[in-house]
Amino acid sequence: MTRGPAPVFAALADETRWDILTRLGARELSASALATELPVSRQAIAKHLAALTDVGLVESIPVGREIRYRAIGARLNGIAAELDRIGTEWDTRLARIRSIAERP
Amino acid sequence: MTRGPAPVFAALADETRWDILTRLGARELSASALATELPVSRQAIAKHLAALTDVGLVESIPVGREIRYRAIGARLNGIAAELDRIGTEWDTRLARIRSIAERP
DNA sequence: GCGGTGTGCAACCCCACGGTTGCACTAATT
DNA sequence: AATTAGTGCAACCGTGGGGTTGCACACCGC
Repeated sequence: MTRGPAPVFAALADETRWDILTRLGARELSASALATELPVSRQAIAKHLAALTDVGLVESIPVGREIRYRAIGARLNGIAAELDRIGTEWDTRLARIRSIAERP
Repeated sequence: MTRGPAPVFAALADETRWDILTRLGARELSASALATELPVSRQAIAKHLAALTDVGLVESIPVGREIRYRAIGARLNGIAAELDRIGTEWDTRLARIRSIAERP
């Protein structure tokens, strides 16, 4: 096990996707609305939104005939917690090894 | 600004790289040593190590004629803290909007 | 001196992926 | 009825990057 969270990071690894995310963190927006603010086509944005939705970083809300999207902060907090746990584990292990090495 | 941390995530986004990271979190290893444990060539691993070093997730320690690598937990903790901050910000903003909407 | 081991550099292959264009469909608006 | 905005699907293109092979070089042990 210890399955890597690589898929989520792949979703976060693209600059355009990150741009989309931060905007959706500020307010709900449709794909078309995002397209007017960003230098890429609406279809490209639609793909990004699908990718972000897949990993649970974004959710969609139907509003009339359009589809709004918003960023899910809790998801990001969950990832953060996991990373923090792992990072601490690494340094703890290292500290333990060091303390063993310094035994008289 | 609000420059995205995309580069770091790109480093974390690959399954092989994540595999390397977890092993280096457990103990120091050279590129050749990693190559014996992983199903890829030593050169491929060397590239990954360079990428990880670039974003500060790994550091190298010369040991005799070989070069050992170890994972840097503090770096990961830093990223975790940033993500946590952003995620909370998103949800806070959303909660504020909701409370405004519910005014009588 | 010589074989094994660890590293570095370069060229190359291939596929995933970000982006595009084009078209079809539907629902509001007038 | 005609128009317009919003979405979806499909095909296509180009580049980046993960992986490989091959060679050269340095160091250690015998």
